[in-house]
Amino acid sequence: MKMSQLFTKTKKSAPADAETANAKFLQQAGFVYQEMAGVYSWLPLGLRVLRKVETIIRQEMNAIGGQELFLTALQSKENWLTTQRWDDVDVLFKLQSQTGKEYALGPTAEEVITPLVQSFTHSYKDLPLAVYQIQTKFRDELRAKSGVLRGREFLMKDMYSFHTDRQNFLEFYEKAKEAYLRIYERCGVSAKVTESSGGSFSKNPSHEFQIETAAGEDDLILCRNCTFAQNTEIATKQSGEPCPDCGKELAASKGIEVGNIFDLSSRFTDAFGFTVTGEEGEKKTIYMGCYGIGVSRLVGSIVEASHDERGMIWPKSIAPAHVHITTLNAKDKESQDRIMQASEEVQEKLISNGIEVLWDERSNSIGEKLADADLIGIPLRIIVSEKTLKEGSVEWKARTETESHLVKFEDVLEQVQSFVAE
RNA sequence: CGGGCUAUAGCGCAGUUGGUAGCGCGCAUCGUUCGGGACGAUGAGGCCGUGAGUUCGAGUCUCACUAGCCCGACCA
Repeated sequence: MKMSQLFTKTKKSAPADAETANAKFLQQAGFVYQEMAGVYSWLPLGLRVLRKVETIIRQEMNAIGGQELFLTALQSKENWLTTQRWDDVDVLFKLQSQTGKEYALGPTAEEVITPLVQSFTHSYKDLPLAVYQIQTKFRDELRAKSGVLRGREFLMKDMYSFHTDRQNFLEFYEKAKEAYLRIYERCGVSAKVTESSGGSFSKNPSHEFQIETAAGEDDLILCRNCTFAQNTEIATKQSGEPCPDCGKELAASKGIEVGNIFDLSSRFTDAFGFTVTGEEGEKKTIYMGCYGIGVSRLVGSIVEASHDERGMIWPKSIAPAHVHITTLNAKDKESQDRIMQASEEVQEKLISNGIEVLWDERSNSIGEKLADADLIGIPLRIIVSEKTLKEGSVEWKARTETESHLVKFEDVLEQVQSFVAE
């Protein structure tokens, strides 16, 4: 990908009203474009990140047996009346056709998936079943805020599981919890599991996945030494107390919820009269679990968790590219041609070996190009210039490092491959 | 939804006691530069958020509305 061909441009300054890091940098670097409060378009660089996160999520959902599908965002009012949520869910966007017929714009998909699965599932032998989708969701939030962290339209992965017995549900629930932790780890962030405030006083399990960040909305008591964390809404521990798991001192902090899993029991299957025939010919109640990840929110949270004053610092697994090649300008046309040619050779060698490259071959001034590389935050920056060419080398600097060093042309591919694989 | 702040060129902003629109960046053309957003010259670009009102005259004063951001409440 050549920088000169990228239709988006970085901006010298972030939007004046952006306060959180994700709002600032995602817009300044041209990863997203704000259409309205809480509504963002995803642009080429941002979309690459979003797609990589989606891929990781797909892999982990498939690994626990999830089947991917894609549901409608436009939902029938009738189904929402059936579950008695039409008037109760205040974030529900309602819209009207030209004939006055009313619809819901999906904030979640129980009303769609339950009757859908019902139409295919008649025997206990058809269960358990887990289906998921990655789809745009709509919520009429009274206050959208913090860039892509809380939007009115956002991308979400939602999975629903169906079981004829509780034990089987609980086992799947645990598998989903582990899959979630793998997803966050693979995305380069560490998430902590907390019990949800809603689930704590009932028997139904319910958990949230929190990334620690000042931009978060939830108050947490957590241990920075181990995985222990509690939402202060239901916390039994306080900051300063020893961690019940490891004994280290607990701290008060903020977190952003990047996922939740919960037990729906038979709340929705009952509403739709969804049962299956059991071994004895009896009607069996169906238990549901629901498992959500805000995909666009997760991307924003990763920016919150990983940036410095110059820009974003993408984890390798989800960066818009593996390598950012910056070709500097030379004194004369002849050396410029040589540098461009050398850069192109490096680029082609990397690309043909499956390495993703963003090549800044623009004639812009050095300072601008280096600032852009920092802002965009690709994990590895390679500079090709007259100086490095003289040494038969490129300059190598990881986004997380302050010092650079030279790497010989013939060693670049191998070193990039091991850098990416790390 | 309550409270606060804001709205002037693509972006960031200035605009005095009310007198008819400016700066920086970016953009276009040319030239000089080239290891941290370099410089010079020329040029294009405005319904001053929208609508009413006060006034001889409104970017400026008044009111209403709309939009964005922040705090709070809310977040099935």
